[in-house]
Amino acid sequence: MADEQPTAAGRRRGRGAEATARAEALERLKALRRGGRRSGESGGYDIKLETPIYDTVEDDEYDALVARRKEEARGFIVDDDGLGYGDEGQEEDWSTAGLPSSSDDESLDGHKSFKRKRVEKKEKKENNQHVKKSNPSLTAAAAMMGKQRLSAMLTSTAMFRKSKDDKVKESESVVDEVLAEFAPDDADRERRRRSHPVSVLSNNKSFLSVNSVQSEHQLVTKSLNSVPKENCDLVMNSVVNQNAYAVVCDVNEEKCLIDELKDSRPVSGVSTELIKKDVVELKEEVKEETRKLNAKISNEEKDPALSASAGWKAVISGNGAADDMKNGSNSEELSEFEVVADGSLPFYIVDAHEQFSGANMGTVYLFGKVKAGNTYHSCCVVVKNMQRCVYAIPNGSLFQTDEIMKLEKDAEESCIAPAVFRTKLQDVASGLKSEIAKRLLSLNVSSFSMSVVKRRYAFERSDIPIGENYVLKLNYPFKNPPLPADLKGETFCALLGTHTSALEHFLVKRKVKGPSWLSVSKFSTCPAPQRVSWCKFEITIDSSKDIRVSSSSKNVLETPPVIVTAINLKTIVNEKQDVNEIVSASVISCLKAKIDTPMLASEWKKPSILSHFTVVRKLDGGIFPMGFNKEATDRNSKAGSNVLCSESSERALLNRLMIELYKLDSDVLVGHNISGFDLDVLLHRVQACRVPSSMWSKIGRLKRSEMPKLMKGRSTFGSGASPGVMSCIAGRLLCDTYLCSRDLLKEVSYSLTQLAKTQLNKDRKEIAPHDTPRMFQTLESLLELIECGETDAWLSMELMFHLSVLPLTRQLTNISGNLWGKTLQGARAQRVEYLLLHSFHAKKFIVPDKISSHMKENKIAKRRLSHGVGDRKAEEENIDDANFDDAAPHNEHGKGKKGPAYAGGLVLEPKKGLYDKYILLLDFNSLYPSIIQEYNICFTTVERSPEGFGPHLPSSKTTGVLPELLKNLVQRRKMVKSWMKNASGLKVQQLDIQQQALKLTANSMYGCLGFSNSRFYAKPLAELITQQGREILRSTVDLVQNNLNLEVIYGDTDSIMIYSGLDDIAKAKSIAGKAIQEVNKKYKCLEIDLDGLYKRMLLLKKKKYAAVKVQFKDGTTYEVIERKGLDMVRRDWSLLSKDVGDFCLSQILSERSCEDVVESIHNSLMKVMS
DNA sequence: AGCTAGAGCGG
DNA sequence: AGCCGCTCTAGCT
Ligand SMILES: Nc1ccn([C@H]2C[C@H](O)[C@@H](COP(=O)(O)OP(=O)(O)OP(=O)(O)O)O2)c(=O)n1
Ligand SMILES: [Mg+2]
Ligand SMILES: [Mg+2]
Repeated sequence: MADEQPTAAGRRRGRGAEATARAEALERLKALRRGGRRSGESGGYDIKLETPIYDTVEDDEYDALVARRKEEARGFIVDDDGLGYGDEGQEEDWSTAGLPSSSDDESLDGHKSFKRKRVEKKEKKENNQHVKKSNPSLTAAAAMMGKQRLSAMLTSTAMFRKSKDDKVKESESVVDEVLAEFAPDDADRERRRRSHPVSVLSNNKSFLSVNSVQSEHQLVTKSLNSVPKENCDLVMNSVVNQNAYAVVCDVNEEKCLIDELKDSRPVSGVSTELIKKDVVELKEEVKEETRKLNAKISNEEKDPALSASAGWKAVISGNGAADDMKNGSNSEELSEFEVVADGSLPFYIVDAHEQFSGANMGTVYLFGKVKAGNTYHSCCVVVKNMQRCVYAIPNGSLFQTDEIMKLEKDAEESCIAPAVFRTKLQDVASGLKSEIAKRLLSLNVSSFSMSVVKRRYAFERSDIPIGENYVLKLNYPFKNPPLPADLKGETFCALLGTHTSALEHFLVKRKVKGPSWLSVSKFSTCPAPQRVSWCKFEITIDSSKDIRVSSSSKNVLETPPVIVTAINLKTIVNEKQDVNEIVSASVISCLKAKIDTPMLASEWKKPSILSHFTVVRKLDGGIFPMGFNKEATDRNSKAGSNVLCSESSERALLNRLMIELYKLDSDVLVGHNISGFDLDVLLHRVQACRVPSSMWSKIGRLKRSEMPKLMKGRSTFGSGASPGVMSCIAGRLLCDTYLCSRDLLKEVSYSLTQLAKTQLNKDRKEIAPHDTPRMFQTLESLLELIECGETDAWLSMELMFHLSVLPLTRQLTNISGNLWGKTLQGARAQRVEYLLLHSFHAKKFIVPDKISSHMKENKIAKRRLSHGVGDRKAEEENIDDANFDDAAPHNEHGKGKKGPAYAGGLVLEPKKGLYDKYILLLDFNSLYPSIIQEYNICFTTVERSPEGFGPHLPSSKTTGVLPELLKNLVQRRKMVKSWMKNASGLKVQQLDIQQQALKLTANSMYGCLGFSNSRFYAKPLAELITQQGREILRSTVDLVQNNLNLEVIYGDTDSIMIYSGLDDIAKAKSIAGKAIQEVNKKYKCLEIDLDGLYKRMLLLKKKKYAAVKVQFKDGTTYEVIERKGLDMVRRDWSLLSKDVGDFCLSQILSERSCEDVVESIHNSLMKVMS
């Protein structure tokens, strides 16, 4: 259709249709209006039958109307040749119409031709539908939206809808061609949006910075001074590489550095040699370059980017130098951290790691901050000798004898000494103990301890008694292998906690709930050669008991700031091996990032706490453009530190980068899609270039000798780094602003360019990946590339601060008590898991075991076995697993997404139409979390019948663990929401994000009850909650309709929409107030609230509507259009179709007359089309 | 023309 | 690797 503009004839014909169509549109728009509708006309909901109500547009009526206009329809839009296109016989004609010559196309470019046909075929199909269902000359927009057909215009754009795999099916060229004919700008935008959603490249800012007056030489000597003497190899590593770098920077300083080097002990073998070789190469190169530079020294350099540079460059440059802060203040006094009076060390834990294999199995490493002088430094705490904790559940009635019961009672009433009772207990358990001991000895476990303790159990395993019972607690070292999880014996029926990880056990047992101050006692410092970490300090403790959470009462330690480093890599593609190679790496650091509270831009954009650095290398077989080395030396001397390094090989670049990262000692690495791209590339290149482990492991804080399997995890699953990659950066947190933005924002695209524009109001210049090699041709373009990398790093960091990612995730982590790094990865299930683990542990419950991979294999094996022997049992289990799919979702083939396992929320059939009187939206606050509290739903209170029949409400009066937790969360959220009312600007956005995060956490607690892989899986509880939810909605609708005589037009899960029929906002409000009061009377915790007051509303379908919301802020009222579920809010529709849809909506929802609306929409669409 | 599985929303 | 409900489209037979 796009090939020709409508001819004069076409237009004439079109106008004829236009007039009639417009009249009809008006008619239909009027019909949609609800203003004249008699209240109560359609009666109330018959909830039980859920009769659909179509009181406006009936489908057949609609089609009849359209059919009458079919004749007129023909002429409009594209059909200049006078071809009809509802007719099969003419299909071929149409599909090739407009092509210059179909046969030519075939012969020239068969592929393209095919694609082209596809596009047009689709177009035709859409147009057919259009003709059939909608009016070709632009039916009233309301009706069009109702039908999800936005007119021919929109229909045409519909073909640009993305396909499932996020790729565009049609060939780019054809699509672009077609698009370009509509609106060049939009076409361009759309293409960009599609092509590389996350591709990271570009900027238009330049770099120029003056930092400290410290020379490289000074830096090296300082680092020598500051590092304890014993730490020889560490020093060596640093020195050798710094040397390599220093040579590049300043040939004259070479001698000093080599002298320094001589005094140090040489590092072993290959790596040193290789590095030295690099040094020599570099030296030669530098000399050569220097000669060249001297020759043409007079060339006045004008920084072309200076004028173009916005914002950040100015921030970073300046006199206050970051290095002053870091190194200058205390090269001497920093040698010791500060210990409090009792000899314990205050330690702020940030991250932790556990080694699963090798000799250190079961050792836990804590990473965090200690105070030394005026600043904080990194510290690693090595926790040795972690002890397993396994509970053996005794068989039957071992402790259930009358004698025990009596003694227990006596002890409680102080008739006998408690010791007597305890002795008796241990005696009774002797049989059990010896059996366990025997098992342990067979595993070569030599040291262990056992004791009888009272614990509770409330979870799903039917072989373990519910309630409080005596069990045998067993401790033995993690160094020893675990007992089999399914082990049973004569005296015990089950073991729990056999495969609990050391780290989990540590966090739960020591009650460490997220980043917080700990107190470490009885620690020993360890000699440098034996250090396992790259931290400034490292201490070792022999027992986890030497760590406790600092009591909050006595000390008011401030939360330490962290060092955040943004990284951006620029890569080229090695065609031969089809891999990415790194050509440049940019790094920007903020040395004092607050994590306890959001930071304003003015707080962190200070030169005194920022530093930056870029290292770039030559392309293979190429050289740097003329003048580049001079530019680098100039910049470095101007900055007084190294801000631009050139290296001759990728390996040298990687070495350089690692050294820099080590020197920065970052707590957090940040980057846009860093977990999906930069980090992965970095580690693969490290491997390919054979960078020594003493180097690459500095990417993390744990020294490592072997690279883990990088591709082991599921990188294809979605996003995020694989477990192997994550273990490499142990000790540092990873903040991927791409993933964060996706979680925290609703955007059409999450590319750095788009986010920079919408969130930071900045323009980012992109450099296409395939253009990167070309950037090395001239000095200007190379500097541009460097600038691009640095700006990208900067934008990513800015985004992180803008979204307050660190304070937010830290708070969520403190609530749940998991690892911070996991929260940053968005692991909601794990957060819920840890929240429950901590709570249940505190209440002396034995928690369910995690289903490990080992266990899974076991289960599969068992299933096979039972299938072979007698499949009765296995089948029963399967049926029990999924008994919800009655018929429709035929999904039993094991893999893929499962159908729903139980019923969820109730959705009422909407009374469709366009409303122009006030509509009230009432919504329960935190419905499911409130239900859990209202009915005291908990693992401990709900009795689960063995045969999954619908569970009933608990009668227990003691508040369960789950309701208590949710009460906490809901309260917190309520507080945050209340703060929102008095905040403004950025603060509102941040508080809203926080509020939403708390809501999601609470709702995820419910979600995890129904999550079959959850450790706390309890489908009956989840089912009970949704069942109550449905009942509550039903009874609320009933009350509002029958008792209050209001008309409910829609409802979803926990909300109802009420048509007030009023024009007076005050009256509408008072009605709402009354209804709210009436509903809330019925419940203790449950609380319904006014969630929205709408002036006009277009209600189209379930979960699809748009409305004018009246909002109040700072004493003034204003209106916004709210759109839910409509196509235009979806990411998979083109911008053009969104814009047009938006305009139509704004017209329909405006106060204008029907005639005006139709006219206006019509005109605008005509304009868009031409 | 029917059907099914996803994607992507809303809750 | 939170849950379910509801369009709506692509892709298949
Ligand atoms: N991501 C979500 C959103 C909602 N729900 C469920 C639980 C909610 O309680 C219920 C209602 O959804 P709402 O959007 O109304 O959320 P809440 O009622 O929990 O909070 P609010 O106070 O914002 O209404 O739907 C859910 O399980 N997961
Ligand atoms: Mg709600
Ligand atoms: Mg709701």
